[in-house]
Amino acid sequence: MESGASYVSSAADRAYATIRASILNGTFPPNARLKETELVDFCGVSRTPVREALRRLAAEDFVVITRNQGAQVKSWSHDDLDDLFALRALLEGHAAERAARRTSPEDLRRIAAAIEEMDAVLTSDAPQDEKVSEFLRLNRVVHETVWRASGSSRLMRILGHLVEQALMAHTAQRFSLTRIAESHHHHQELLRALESRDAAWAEAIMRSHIHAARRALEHAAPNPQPRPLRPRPASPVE
Amino acid sequence: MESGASYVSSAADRAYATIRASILNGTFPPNARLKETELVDFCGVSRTPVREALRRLAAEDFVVITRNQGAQVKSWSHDDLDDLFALRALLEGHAAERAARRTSPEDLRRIAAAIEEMDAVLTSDAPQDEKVSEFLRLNRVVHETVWRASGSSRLMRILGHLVEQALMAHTAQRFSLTRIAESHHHHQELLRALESRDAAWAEAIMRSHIHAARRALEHAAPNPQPRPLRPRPASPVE
DNA sequence: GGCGGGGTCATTGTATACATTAAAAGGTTT
DNA sequence: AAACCTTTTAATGTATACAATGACCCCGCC
Repeated sequence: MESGASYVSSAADRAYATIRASILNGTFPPNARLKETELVDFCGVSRTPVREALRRLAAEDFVVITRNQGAQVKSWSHDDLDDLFALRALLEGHAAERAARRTSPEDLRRIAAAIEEMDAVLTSDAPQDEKVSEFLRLNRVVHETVWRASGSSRLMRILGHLVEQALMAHTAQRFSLTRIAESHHHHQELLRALESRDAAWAEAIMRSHIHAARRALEHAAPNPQPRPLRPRPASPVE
Repeated sequence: MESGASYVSSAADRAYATIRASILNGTFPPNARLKETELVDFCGVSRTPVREALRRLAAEDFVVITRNQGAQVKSWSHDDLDDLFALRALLEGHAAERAARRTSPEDLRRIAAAIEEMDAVLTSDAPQDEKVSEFLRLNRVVHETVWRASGSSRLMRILGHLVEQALMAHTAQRFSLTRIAESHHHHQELLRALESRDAAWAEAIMRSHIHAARRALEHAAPNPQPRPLRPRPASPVE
């Protein structure tokens, strides 16, 4: 027999993916306590890989671990978001600036293709949710291509982390179509800047792109109040 | 009794600190294989905390973990170093630029005090090793104060990581006194820039400071050749 | 009635035993 | 003799049992 139950990925990876996805889709809201024993059932693996997954998530700022008290889903304040997007603007701008000097024709083609696909998606008559998620996927392609073109693997990694955090801060990703249209225009302008090898232009438009994204979150992000670490001691006796 | 064997820190923390220090002081050279069972004896704790320590070190780029093959001390190529210091220059410059607008009188005093201490250390007749390590400590104080003054906790964390990596890349920290003197002058100039709230000046001098540090490593960093993952199968049977 | 002390519990931290992987060794075949 | 398959074995990945911490709760005391 060819494979059957040959494993697809380690238990730790599965636990990591499961928990991470549940945080992103809101199953585990900000400040939710993540108990290891509960996650054991939830993920279907033993505590060892669950713990490993939690440590990874902590390293990536998805959860906060306090010694002897376990993990909580990280919550984001307004200041955190400002901080996050300010750094993103700086670094994505820098990446675009570097990319403008060295983007390969192949990468330019890839970006152009992604933008054309976005056009197709936006003018299609698919349900809005589908349009949004497809747009987000293509958006990621564009950005990652720019990061790679910047030629700095470390910059790429850091930007990956920052974007993950930004994604988490969304929690419920409600995107307006006008917001997406704005974003789309930025991408088109970015492509022109890269094609003309105009580093300053590329950097500037990318920074605008990120700042606009921050501003769009403004309305959507209520400042969650910090909750106590142990919310309730199980249900009271009767 | 007051404390006796009350624990100072968890086993995982101790393992982390032990391994990390051994990497920094050269006991575990680049590309060295770190076997969990050996580290159990070396650190005096069981495999569980050793594994946790290794994962942490991997997240901080001190080691590289390959699935089912364990951990290796990370080795740094010239390109890695260029990448690292380019990012450091950008981010430390940015931090200095932001700090210039908001450094508190207290922080300015702290930086000034550290610089005066450096003066004292450099003109003392202590052994050179001692002078160097004391200078490095004060150097860290100056930089961390600037980071904190930048007002971005995330920036502070990332810079912390980058500096750790730079430290590791040194391996054997051989610093010439002329290099230190140059560094000292940069610090003095940085202080003046901050005191006069000149953001552009602060950013520029900080960038110079970092680039100079990269250049100083130029001579000291031989490009280590990657070694196979399993070096030797224990000693051959006679 | 509020406040402090001690016991109990849930939960995390650590150790260890077992399962699984993949590299190395050794023998067989062409 | 070289290449392939099988066996061995050393290492990591996972599960589970045990230890230790810290929070909650109840009771006694002020």
